[in-house]
Amino acid sequence: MKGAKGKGAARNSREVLKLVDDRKVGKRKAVVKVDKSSKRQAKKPKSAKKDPNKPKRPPSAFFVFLEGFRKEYKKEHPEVKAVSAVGKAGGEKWKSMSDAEKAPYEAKAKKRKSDYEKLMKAYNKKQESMAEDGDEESDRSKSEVNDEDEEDAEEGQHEDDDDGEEEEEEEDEDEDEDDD
DNA sequence: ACCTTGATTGTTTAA
DNA sequence: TTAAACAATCAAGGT
Repeated sequence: MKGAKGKGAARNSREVLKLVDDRKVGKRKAVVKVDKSSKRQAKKPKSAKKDPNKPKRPPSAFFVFLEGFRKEYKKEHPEVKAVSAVGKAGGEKWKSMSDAEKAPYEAKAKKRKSDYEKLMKAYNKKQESMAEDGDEESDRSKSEVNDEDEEDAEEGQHEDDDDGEEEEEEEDEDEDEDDD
């Protein structure tokens, strides 16, 4: 995936614009390192360590859809073992689906993201504890560190929006479609 | 590596 | 310095 950038990297600027318009863009870190590069192109140093404890990225709506689609596709095409075939077929169908159809998957993806953020919070906490401080105070009684903290998915999801239903279905096709 | 889209992050540029 | 535009990475699935 890191090596294949020239394929999916070409995104329409208009698409991004719409995304930016919908989401809040100014919530990132915006480090701005100003490299002496001529144009825009400066990959990160890639010094990320492989931490098995670090939670993976949450699946997007499309991936959530794929999870079920793969199973179905496999059932329909048990002889096809190439993942690429399922990817193509899934992508095609995904494009064919309407926003209303994607809605449940997006809702699921949203929940997944919430869990991911929670896991990351715990993960960061652990990392913080792991960090050894050369300068330590005399207080050491709180050096207790939980090993399995990330897996601790307690009940207590925050349902701010109307969605978040796992067992309840909801027919909501009130979205305004914008065809061009 | 293949193959898909989405989401997020990172970098560069304009004001 | 900040917002905006763009670029790149990465998530799963089986061989």
